[in-house]
Amino acid sequence: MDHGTQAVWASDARDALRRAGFRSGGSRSLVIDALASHSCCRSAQDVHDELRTSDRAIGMASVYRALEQLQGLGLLDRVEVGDGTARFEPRLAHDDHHHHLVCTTCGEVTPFADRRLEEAIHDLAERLDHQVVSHDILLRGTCSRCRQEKK
Amino acid sequence: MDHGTQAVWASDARDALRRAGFRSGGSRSLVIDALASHSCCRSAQDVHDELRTSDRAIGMASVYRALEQLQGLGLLDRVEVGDGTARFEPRLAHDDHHHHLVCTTCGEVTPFADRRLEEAIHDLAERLDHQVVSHDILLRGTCSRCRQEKK
DNA sequence: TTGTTTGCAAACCTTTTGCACGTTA
DNA sequence: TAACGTGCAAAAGGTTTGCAAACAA
Repeated sequence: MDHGTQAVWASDARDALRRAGFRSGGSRSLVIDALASHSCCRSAQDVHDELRTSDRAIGMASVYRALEQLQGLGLLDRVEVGDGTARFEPRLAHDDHHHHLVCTTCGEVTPFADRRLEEAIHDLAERLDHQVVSHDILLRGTCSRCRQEKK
Repeated sequence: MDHGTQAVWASDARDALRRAGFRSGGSRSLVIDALASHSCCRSAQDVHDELRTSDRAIGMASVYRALEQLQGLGLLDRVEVGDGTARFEPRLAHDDHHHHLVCTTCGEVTPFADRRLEEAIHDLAERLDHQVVSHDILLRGTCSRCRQEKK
């Protein structure tokens, strides 16, 4: 998940919005940039904070509205780790798809990828009556740093 | 996940609470019964509603406090499907472990189990620096009923 | 008696919405 | 200019907390 990939996502996102009939608003564009500048999920508050210190601050409502629209177009994945706040990240191509490890001690969220897990889910989805379109996997436990500190 | 299994969970939960030094309060006990009487996850509101119509109604705060305590003792799993409300279900033995399918149309939550998926997660966890203690898997899509109706 | 549990109401926090104003096509 | 985008403030959930009364040990 390099910078190039994220930059492509940002430009794809803008194209998709245009095609969907959205006008090019400055706030929404800043939200896209903020999301594209990170490799893992960010909360609405994270995005807002990041932009608050930039040239142009935007309203919290605009952040939420942009996130909602991007999600509606399938450009964002919503990630919930159980702390009561939703996080969002660019939905990238299959190869860059990842899931999350959450440290139950410090709360840190770390991405991981595993091909075998993806295959198991893919095969399982074929056998279900549901028409599965996406999946989330969350592993909970103690991260290596917190494990060290406990010792 | 039969009634017997759930009954065992309820009694185990009461034992664990006693061992942890909690007194046997009537409200908490009712929350345990309410959770044990269902095979899949329930929200705090669900539990509260269920008890409201019973002999003894309890406060919402008591429901949340009981859920928090049971969670802290590892007796409950918290399930979040992305609709803004947390759900809870008994944490059962490995054999009865399941995950959730969420219908993106009607919101219905359905449990499923898959051994291969569990094996993939187990093996993956061994290779990570994190000490993984639990995992959630959520599949999203259209349930069979909603698929029929769309046609 | 002493500390725990409970219910109510108020507080909190995240997210959504109403509305007036600015901006885009 | 007509519709869309934005910011602010208020509203709307779900969840947590303060407190005084009821209760268990």
